[in-house]
Amino acid sequence: MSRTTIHDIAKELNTSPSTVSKALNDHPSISAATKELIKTTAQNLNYRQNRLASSLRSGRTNIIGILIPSSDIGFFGAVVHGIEKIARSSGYNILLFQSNVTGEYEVEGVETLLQTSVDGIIASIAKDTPNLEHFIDVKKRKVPLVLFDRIKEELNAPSVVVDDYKGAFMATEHLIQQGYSRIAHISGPQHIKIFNDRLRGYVDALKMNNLPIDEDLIQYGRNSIESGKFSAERLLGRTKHVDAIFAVEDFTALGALQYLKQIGIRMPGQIGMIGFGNESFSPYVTPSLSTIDQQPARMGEEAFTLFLEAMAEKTNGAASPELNAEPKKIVLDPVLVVRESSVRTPQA
Amino acid sequence: MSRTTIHDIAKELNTSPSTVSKALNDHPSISAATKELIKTTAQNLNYRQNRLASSLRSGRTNIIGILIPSSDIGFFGAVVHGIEKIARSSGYNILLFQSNVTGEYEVEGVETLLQTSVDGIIASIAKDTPNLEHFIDVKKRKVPLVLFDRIKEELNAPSVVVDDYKGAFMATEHLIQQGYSRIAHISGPQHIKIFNDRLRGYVDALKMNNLPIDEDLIQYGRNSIESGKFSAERLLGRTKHVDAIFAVEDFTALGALQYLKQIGIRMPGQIGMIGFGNESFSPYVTPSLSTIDQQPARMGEEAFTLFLEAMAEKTNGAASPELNAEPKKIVLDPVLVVRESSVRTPQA
DNA sequence: CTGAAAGCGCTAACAT
DNA sequence: ATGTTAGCGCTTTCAG
Repeated sequence: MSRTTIHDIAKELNTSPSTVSKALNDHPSISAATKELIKTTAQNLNYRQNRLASSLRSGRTNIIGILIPSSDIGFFGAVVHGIEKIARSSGYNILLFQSNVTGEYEVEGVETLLQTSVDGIIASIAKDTPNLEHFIDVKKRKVPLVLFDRIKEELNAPSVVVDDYKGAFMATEHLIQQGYSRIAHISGPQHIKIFNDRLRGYVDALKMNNLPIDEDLIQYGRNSIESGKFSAERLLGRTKHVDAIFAVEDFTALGALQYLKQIGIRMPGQIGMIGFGNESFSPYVTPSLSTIDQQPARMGEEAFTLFLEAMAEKTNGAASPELNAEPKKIVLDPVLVVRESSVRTPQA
Repeated sequence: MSRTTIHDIAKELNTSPSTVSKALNDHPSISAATKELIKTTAQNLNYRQNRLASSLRSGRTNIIGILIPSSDIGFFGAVVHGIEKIARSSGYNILLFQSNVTGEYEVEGVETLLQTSVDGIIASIAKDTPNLEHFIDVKKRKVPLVLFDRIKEELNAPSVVVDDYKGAFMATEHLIQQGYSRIAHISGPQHIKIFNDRLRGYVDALKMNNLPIDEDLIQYGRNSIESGKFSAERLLGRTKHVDAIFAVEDFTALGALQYLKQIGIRMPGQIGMIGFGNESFSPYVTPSLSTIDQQPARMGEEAFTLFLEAMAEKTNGAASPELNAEPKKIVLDPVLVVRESSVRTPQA
């Protein structure tokens, strides 16, 4: 009553387990007739491969480990979706570990994935990762490692990120094209790279379009709804009039939007608004929020593709010629999502 | 340069692999001193257990398979979050498979999970599952199966669901307590059980509070934003006035809300509104939407707990006395989330 | 309390 | 084209 094995099939057909194994794996040295026979017999006996045994012997599990802060965050759910979808079509499965559920579990996560002999790891590094020993260990063990979103250059691993600078540039330029000219920016803490990148994108878009940079139009918030409200209030409190706001994140934009509505300002008529991140609520607020999409599913797919490449390299020339080449870094183009909050001119 | 094994440790200490294995697993027949010695040596040699080998031998992987439509849907992301979090604390990991990415992959998913020898499967059944052969196969193989959200009674598997009837009852009663009395309901297709349950909850709450049931106040929509708009329009088009709406889903509520705003109706002043599902956008629309929360994370935790119980039963009395007992079904209490859209009276 | 021996189910050299 | 053999690293009776 226990699982049928290749031995059972071999016995049934008076052949050997190894022949059965080869036939089932489409090994070239087995005749078509035999393959056919073995495969149908396997089917009849309800055979199902034991992947554990196969993996133990072959050294490959066809499982990749995913390490993300939490699957409860929309962005990561979408990335996982992207990874799993494409991974499956290449015969890989996903072992999921959340690094930031209660406290910090990243080290434990890497340990677990390594114990399970995953063929590779795709990770977004937790905010407060103290040191990177555990990831260095992954590289030492020659397990392909790919990073996305929150990456660490020091790890020298292939990675996928979105171009924050470009996204901010696009957002700002979109506002300019809509005819806004006194465009404010609500930024975030500058020690965080993405916020600084977005600020630079904003500044450069203004410059490029011959608009002045006015420090009074730049607020440094803490990217939250509350901070958005507060920053908008401060912006409007100044004498100089503001006719559009580019917020560093959708939550910040939402806070600003709520404040403006509260004090009776029409959007996009009096003030235009655009956010960043394309959060799940953004289409549904009033007015619906224009924003920059970060392509999470695409990010997952690209990350998996990088893993496959790393895998191929490992299999082929281990002693590759360009050993110290820079790791591949894929920078995704963000996508402008135009909704009500920023469209001043009638759509053509 | 390859991984250290228990043989390496045994050699180092002039003892046997079996002793090392037992020591590492805290087997009672090993002296404390030996355990200590072996464990520190393992640490020094950077030993990491090979879970494949362990699993192959012991028959347990400590991995459970999760089968969900898509991790890109907020609800399922949250459930997975709940499962992974608690599973990990019991030493289990999660192998994730999405059944509804492009087309129908449920059968393939079950197959894959079974090949990997997962210790159990937690699944939310896909909408268009044609037959249940693959799940019956799971039960035949004595692999514990737990269902959540979308379940099938025929499968006779332990399950977790939320009490839709009660949630609808709570939502309706909340509106009544707020002083609304002409309460409409926008429902969904009645052949889907949850929508029918919610309709019943609505009806019973009215009855219980001695309010008349008026068929004119019940709309049967197709639960989408568009349908919500359309249904609201039809409701208001009738002569009898409506002073509150309970919508079968947050998306439906959103559509209705957008329509009411458009024609200049104040909420919650003129009309109160409540939805169902607590979608991620609900706190951020204007007015913020009152709703019923389905406790997805909790659902995940309960599902895992059921798996553990099934596991225990399997280990202990296989020939249990009450073999044909009904499978355990956990019905979670929904949670009323009160926001702006339904609060007529000033909060105490 | 410790060790010897067998084997989980599969794959991959190496023969034939 | 097929079969033989060995062994992946671990756990687990069973002897001592």
